[in-house]
Amino acid sequence: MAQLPAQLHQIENKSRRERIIDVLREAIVAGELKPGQALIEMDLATQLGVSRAPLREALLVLDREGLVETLPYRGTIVRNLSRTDIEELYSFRGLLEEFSLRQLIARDNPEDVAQLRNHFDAMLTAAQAGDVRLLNQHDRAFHDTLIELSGHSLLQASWQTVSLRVRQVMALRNRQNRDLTRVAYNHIPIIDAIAIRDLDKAVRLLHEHIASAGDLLAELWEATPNGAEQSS
Amino acid sequence: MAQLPAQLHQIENKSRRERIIDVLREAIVAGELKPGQALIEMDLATQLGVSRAPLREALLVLDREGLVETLPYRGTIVRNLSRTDIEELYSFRGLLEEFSLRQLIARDNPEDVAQLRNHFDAMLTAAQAGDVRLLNQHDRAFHDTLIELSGHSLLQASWQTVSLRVRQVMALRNRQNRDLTRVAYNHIPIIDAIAIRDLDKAVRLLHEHIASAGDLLAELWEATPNGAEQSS
DNA sequence: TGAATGTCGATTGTCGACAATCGACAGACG
DNA sequence: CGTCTGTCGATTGTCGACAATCGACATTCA
Repeated sequence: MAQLPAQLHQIENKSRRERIIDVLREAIVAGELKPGQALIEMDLATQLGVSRAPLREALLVLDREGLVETLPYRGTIVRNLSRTDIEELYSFRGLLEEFSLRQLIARDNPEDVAQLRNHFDAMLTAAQAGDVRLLNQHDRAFHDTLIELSGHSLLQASWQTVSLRVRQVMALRNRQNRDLTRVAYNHIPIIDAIAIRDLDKAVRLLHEHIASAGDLLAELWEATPNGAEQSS
Repeated sequence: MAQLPAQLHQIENKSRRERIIDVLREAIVAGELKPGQALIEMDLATQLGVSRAPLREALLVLDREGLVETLPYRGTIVRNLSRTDIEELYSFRGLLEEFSLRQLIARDNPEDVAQLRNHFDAMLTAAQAGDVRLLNQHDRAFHDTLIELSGHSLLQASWQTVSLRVRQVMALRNRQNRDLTRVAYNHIPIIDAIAIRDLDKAVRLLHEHIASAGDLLAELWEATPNGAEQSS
């Protein structure tokens, strides 16, 4: 097989269903489609330029991921988020990250720590530049990496769903505008604890990190009705 | 609204899709459909007397649950189980049960312990009667209850999937024929530890309980090729 | 008047037919 | 003879049309 002179990109090869999933999921977790919003199959199909078959399959997947809710013969809506949902989301998230953390420390691979530190550096740079979007992106990357480094595929699959819903919560309650560099620096002690293999400390710090965000969001949720337009 | 004289049962009201899911899922976790087995949409549709639309949606759900594997334009097969899969399955299972256990002990509700003990009694009766099937059923009920008592819906959803796949592994490696009453009695120390709220002990016992089963299965898996017919 | 029942529009659930894509094999070309 | 290319059957992916079911409203009858 002769090598081609220039490296070409792989062309987009996903099925229609997968692309629909991506589009809708992104719209939901970005908060563009708000909780309670009705998702009418024919309307969506027309708007996206596809038929109902792949669209229905996409909605089914999102339903199983917990992003939408379907009542038989009634319709599909973007799932409403209760305070309990958020609390469960964050407690479960903590569980998954702690598990990964334990595996990581047990493996004791310096490469792991380096990778986490890279994401921290990127966060810090973004924070100093005042780029919230980029900061959040690297924040996600940090936690995603933590999970990926476990090498546990079942854990990763579970994380995927949880992580998306966390993104959604943050998007709907955006801009609590804390000091950006402080957010970034929050991650240092965790990395350090991993580096010196202090399991208990790392676990404790991680849970504090997660819980503080979760509690804050849950309280905010209570304060204002919810993220939906409440179009009743 | 006048009360009817006799209590009538709710009639089966599931969509075709849901019933297909139930049938296929049960066949897979019971080991009737073996790993590697090809699932051809038209054949299944004909056999079940439905069209491909709801069947495809059912396969999609099973795919996301990790029970089958679909390659675009190639087909769907019952997912193969590697040794790694089994190890992940059991470690993840341990994680979920430990989490539930912690919540349970934190709540400290005597009713919880009573419920677990009921399942244990049923297990013991089944064991003494030599009814393996019934024993396994109540064993599952015990662990299902443990999860349910947490009242954590996200945990329950996650458990659902894991639990099914564990059932599948056991079905494919059935009859290791250990002493039945001993299996049942295994659960007593755990219940006792919960009753006296000894968290560490309960967690340790639970993990031993789960890990011993998981390791045993993983080893057996290695010994014999795998559960599939290897029809190559 | 008001509770039970019939009707209607909207939306989802299901179906059969057609299009797209795959791996395997046959054939052309050097 | 080996490699690449074109064709073929099988299977999945997508489509438009029809059937089933829902809540809301209108209607009936005491």
